[in-house]
Formats: sequence, structure tokens, C-alpha cells
Amino acid sequence: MPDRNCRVGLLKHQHWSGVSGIFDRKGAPLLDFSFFVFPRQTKCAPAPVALAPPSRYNFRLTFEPSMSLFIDNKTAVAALFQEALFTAYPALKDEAQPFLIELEKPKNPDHGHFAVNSALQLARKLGAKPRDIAVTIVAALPSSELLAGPPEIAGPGFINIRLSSKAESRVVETIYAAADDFGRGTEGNGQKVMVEFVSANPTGPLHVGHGRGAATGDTISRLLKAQGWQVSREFYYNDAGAQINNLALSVQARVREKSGSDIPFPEGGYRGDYIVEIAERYLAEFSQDTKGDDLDAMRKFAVAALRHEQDLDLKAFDVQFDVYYLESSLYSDGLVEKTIAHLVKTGHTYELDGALWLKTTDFGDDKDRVMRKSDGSFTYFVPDIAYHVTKWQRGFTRAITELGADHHGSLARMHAGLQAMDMGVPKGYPDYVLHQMITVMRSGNEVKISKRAGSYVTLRDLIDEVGRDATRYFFVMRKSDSQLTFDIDLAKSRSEENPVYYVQYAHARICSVLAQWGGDQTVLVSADLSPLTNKYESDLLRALADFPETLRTAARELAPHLVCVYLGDLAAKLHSYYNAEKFLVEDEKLKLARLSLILATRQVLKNGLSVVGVSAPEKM
RNA sequence: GCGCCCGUAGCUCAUCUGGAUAGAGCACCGGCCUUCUAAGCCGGGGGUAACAGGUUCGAGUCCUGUCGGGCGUACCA
Repeated sequence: MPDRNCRVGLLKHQHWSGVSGIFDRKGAPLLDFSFFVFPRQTKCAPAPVALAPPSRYNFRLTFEPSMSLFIDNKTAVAALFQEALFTAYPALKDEAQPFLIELEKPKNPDHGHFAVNSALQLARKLGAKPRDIAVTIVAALPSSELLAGPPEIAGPGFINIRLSSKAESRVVETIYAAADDFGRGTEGNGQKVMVEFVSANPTGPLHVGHGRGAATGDTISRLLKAQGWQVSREFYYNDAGAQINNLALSVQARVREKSGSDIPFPEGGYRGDYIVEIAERYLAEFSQDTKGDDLDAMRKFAVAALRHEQDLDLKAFDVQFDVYYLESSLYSDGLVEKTIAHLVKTGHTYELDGALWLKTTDFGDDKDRVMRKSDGSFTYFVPDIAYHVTKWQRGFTRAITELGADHHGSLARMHAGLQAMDMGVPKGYPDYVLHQMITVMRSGNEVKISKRAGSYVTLRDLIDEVGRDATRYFFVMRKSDSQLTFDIDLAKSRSEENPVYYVQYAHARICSVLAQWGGDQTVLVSADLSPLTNKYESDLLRALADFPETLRTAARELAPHLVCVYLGDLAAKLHSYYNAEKFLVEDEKLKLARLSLILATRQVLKNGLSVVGVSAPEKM
């Protein structure tokens, strides 16, 4: 039979880039995986075949039923059924695209650890009843230590699989071996990826919308890093263009007011109080006689002041960037001119009514875009293209841009613009992650966030009053493309009801129990887990085993909220367990087994919270 | 008008990319602290998943249409 490359952890996909597992630097397994090898095979567990660099942690396994090495239970069980399927229906094996078994995790725990629906999917093709197919597959199943017993056939033809308790508790050992690295993966394979987020104009303090972007972008960065990507966080600074002039004019107006000259406030100027403060500080620093009316000096002063403020906000939010890219540098480095020249050369431009247009409609946009206005100045579109070109040229074969959904109109334009450059940039470059707008409510009324009108809720307000952990968690908790309502009063008065405390409390509780026990925790690492038999323990073990896959999915989908959903579920299981069973019991073996389980749980809670940038307190 | 996103409990949101009886929190009702932290647990009420079709063994999830909401649709940024 033809060899099939199979990525451990996911049989159904065809691009294999890594193996989720624990290896040392030479590629040897740190854990004894013999348990996961098929019982009947003899030439089992060969060392994984290491791929050439770039990553020492990257392996490719050739999958054949007779030679398999598996890391997690799901993979092992999937392969077991794969083999059974091909034994029962050999014809399926020789097709161009062999049918691959897919395991799912039933919502209802009574349906076992895993379920296989292949019998349903194959019913038509095989011309048989689903239940009959299921019976045939199960009959062909080799015996295995992994399974608690023969799988049940349920409903229309599901095969429900229950793991043996030995297989189920295996995850604890894996957690101890990996510790802070438990849950990490290797999909990124050391490739470079840039995550651009926040990118707020330096025309005012960061508001709640930026907060959502900051939390989302930072968590996506952490997720990708945990999957082996080499991540660079970048903040694009629009420090050139009309809105900056507007800012300067606004400051100028306030400065003049302070010095007594009554002049009309510029139309469309920024009316926030912070402008007044900047004007005051400007006056304090420079004597009004010398620089009082120097617009350029005021612009520089204001931008510097606001950048500083934003930096402090981000620092308080525990968000850091590797690169701040200045729009103005695109002009000073000549990249804007270069980009225009290149686009003209590729022949995708034309002149009309004195303006220079780019034929973005050739690349999927719904209308052509102006690059150079008839007055000779550039639209913002041009530096934007130039900026994204630098991303590609700086070696970021993957780029992610996190934006507020009000900018979604620029997606098609940017994709088209990059295609028009004819420089080999992939079609979907960059990936966009949009976060929907937040409707802010205060005292039952909607607060319209507007820098120009000066009414908004700053990120700093939230951090100061609700706390960094709760704020970050709140923003990441929800799928980013759902619009959400943020009730300020509710968030402040009920900050203790933020779900983050539920998760942190689980962590603190475990710490407290371990402290009262007072024993040597290294004993727990090698504790015998066979006394763990009840429902709560089984549920908890199951949840722990889900963590790596949760992180993998969240990273793949760029969906940080999945981590919060997972953490809430894990914490709930811990709390239920805590209330139902006592850990510090007389029976020494049982006590050590339970403490071992909750210590492993604590590790996973900590790892998960760290991905969303939230602390894991030992006391609350 | 056209384009993108969204519509799930009274409210705020999940639902692992098509599975079995759609789940949490808040709010409401009733229980659990002389025992490891009650920031917790257990139980109850609450749903035609906007609506109508379609695809198939099977649809909140996919396709079409209708309705409703948000955003975009500049020689603004």
C-alpha cells in the first residue's frame, strides 16, 4: 500500500508539519510511548524521522497500520479504528483518497471519550445500513490496552469509545513532563509571522475599542508563539497625513485660547480635554513668545505626548510591541514614491481627471482606487500598500492584521493593491482579524465614542477601575466578530463577577489545598493514579487532555475566545470536584492520587491563563 | 442600490467548522459552610436557534431568498 504521511494528532488533514508531543532536542521521546503502540505489532516505535531543519522539533511519521508511534490517546484510537476499517473493508484502502477515520468528542459524556460516525458517512458508499457497518468495524478492532472494553454502537450508527482508566490518566504524566510547555505545538515550525494590531492614530488616548484590539492581537500573538511561530508584534503609527494636521491645529487653538486670543476652534478639530492639557504642558515647556505659534513644533510635541500616553496604557495592559513602524518613515525613506513608480511600471494604473488610479478591479476590488489626487498629494492607500510591501520584504511570509470592523472596507483594496505589485505576494496576504465595535453603555445610555467630540471611555479608565486581568479577559472572552455591549456601570460594580475570577479562583483553591497538605510536590509527579475512578476525576482528566487541541484550534482559527471557553469549563470541573470530594483524605494512596490530579490541573490553568495574559494568583 | 459581518433563554454570550437531549453566566425560585477558600457547589423554571425554502442518513452550523441590526461603499484617514 502507498505510504501516507500522517500528522499525529490529526489524521484527516493532508499537510503534515509537525507532531504534538514531548521530545528532547535530539528528537528522542522524553516519555515512554510504548504504551501507545499497538499491542500486536512487533516492530513498533521506531524513532520518529526527523525532518531537515528549520526545526529540530519537527518530525514526519510515515503511517502504516503495522508501524505506528502515537503520542495522544485520540490519535492512537483513531489509528486503531483506521486499521479496523481497512481490515473490514479492504477496498477503501486502495482508493485515490482513502477514507480517514475522524474522532469527535461527544458533548454528552455518557457517550464515551470519543465517537466515530464513519458508519453513517459510509452507508451510501458501501450500500449497507450504518449500524451493520458499525458492527463490522468493531468486530475487526484489534484488542488494545487503550480501550475500557468493546465500543458501543449507539443511535443511528455511532460508535462510542471509552478509554481505559490507565489511558485516561496518562495525560497527567504528560503534563508533568512538559510543565509550562504543556499545550504547546510545533505547527508554526519556526516560521516568521507578523501580527499588527492596535495601530491607533496618535491623536488621542486609547479607548475601549483599542483595548479589544490590543487584547485580541496580543493573545493571538501568544497563541501563535505557543504553536512554534516566530512572532513579531507591530504597531503601525499613522503619524503623517491630515488627521495629524488636525491635531496640531487643535492644539494651536487651545494654546491661543490660553494666551488670550479668541479664535474659532478648527472645524473637525479634536475637542477632548487632553488637548487642553497638552496645550498647557506645551506652554509650560516653551515660552509662548518664541514658539507659541509654531505649528510644526506643536505637532511634534502633541504626537510625542500622545505616543507616550499610549505606551503607558499598553504597558498597564501588559501589551508590548517589537516594532513601532512610522508612517512618516515611508515618506522619508522614499518607499511611497517607489511604490507608485512600481505600480505604474506593472501597468495596472491609469490617469483620469488629473488623478492617478490603480486598477484594483482587476484583482477583485469593486471599484478602482485613487492613489495620487489631482492636487498631487497621495491618498492614504499608497503608504498603506508600501507598508504592507515592507512586511513581505522583511521576510514575513505570513502577516496578520487586527482591525476594528469599521475598516473592513479596506481589506479587498489592500489585497488587490498587493497583487498589483506583481511581486509574488500570496492572494490572501495579509490575514485579517476583525473585531466588531463595542457599544458602550453608561447609566443606561449609549456612549458614542468620538475623539473629535471628546466623549469616550479610555482603556486606562477600565484598567484602573476593573483591573488588568478582568479587562483583558473580558475582551478576549467573546468571539471577536460579535458586536458586544459593554456596560460600564456593570463592569465596575460587578467586577467580581467577571468570569476571570472564576478561573483564577480555581487556581488559588488548588494552591491553598496543596499548601495545607504541605508535602513534597515532587512526590505527586510519580503518584499512582489508579485510585482515580469517580466521575469528577474522569471529567477532569478528559478536560486536561483537551488543552493542547484547544490551543491548536484557537491558533489556527485565530480565535482566542476558545481559550477562555476552555478555561471556564476546566475551572467548572475543578470546582465541582472540590465540592463533591475531599482531597486531603486519610487514605494515603487516594490522597496522593487526587493531589497529583489537581496539581496537574493547576499547571494547565496557569498555562491557559498565561496565553490570555492573565495572572494565576495563589491566593484570592 | 451594492459589498462585508451579525441574528441562539428576559440580558450578555458559547456550541470544538455537519452529529445524538442546543449549553454557561447574570436575573428569578429552592437547597448546601462545626470538615481542604461559599469569588464556590447542587437542583428548578425559562428556546419554533429571526423567518421560509433547499442540500442529506442528520442543519443553529452549508446554499438560496425574505426580514431585522452593524459597518463599509470619498480625489477622508
